[in-house]
Amino acid sequence: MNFGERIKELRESKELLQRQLAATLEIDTPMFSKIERGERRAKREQVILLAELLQADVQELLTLWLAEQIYDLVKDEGVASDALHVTEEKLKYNQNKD
Amino acid sequence: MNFGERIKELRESKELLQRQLAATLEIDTPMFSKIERGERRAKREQVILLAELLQADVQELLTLWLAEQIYDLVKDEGVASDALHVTEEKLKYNQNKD
DNA sequence: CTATATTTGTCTATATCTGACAAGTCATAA
DNA sequence: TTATGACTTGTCAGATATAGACAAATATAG
Repeated sequence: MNFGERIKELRESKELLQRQLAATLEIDTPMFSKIERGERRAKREQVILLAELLQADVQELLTLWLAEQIYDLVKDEGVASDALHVTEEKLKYNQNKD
Repeated sequence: MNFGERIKELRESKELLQRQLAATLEIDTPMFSKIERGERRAKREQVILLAELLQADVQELLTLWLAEQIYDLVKDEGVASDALHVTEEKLKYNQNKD
């Protein structure tokens, strides 16, 4: 499940139009369309807003949104999976610090 | 172990100067210094070159280099770890495709 | 002190993104 | 068919981010 797909799903389940959500995000409809189709990336702030508007779980949306960015970064790398694991270790290590 | 630290380690074990490696990468010494200290990010192409120059494992260096980028992307997000897992699933799924 | 290696700070050219706009498709209704 | 509303596509300008150069500062060694 991609971020955009999920947004579309939630939007349709609430029977809202792109136009309406776009207005609240203060972008135009074409831009919103691109976000839903994954052609453009939403800003973090827009994800938060969307979660409110769609009464969805912010964490879930942020996770999908972040995962998509990571995926774009690693998708063409043979070492993608290794890098993910190294990152996870680094995260654990730095969380225990301070 | 960070990418830059590893480069420095390898460089010193070979008793090479920043100036020498920088010259081959066609950047100046300050730039190289920044890469070693993680203040600036090396380009993918430069990582490949460095692996050759330092007779190091390209995969290892690419992994550290990529992991650092992922880390920068997720480090401030509460959902970081979740996003990493989602990405891994996405990777597996898309590898089986085609 | 002198010389060499490295680091710090700042500036610019370039590349990359965001969003707007115009025009297009598609579906449905009259 | 024509009209209308929802969405998509293509392109461009402005904003933002980034790589790299340069000058100057700070080690470190002799």
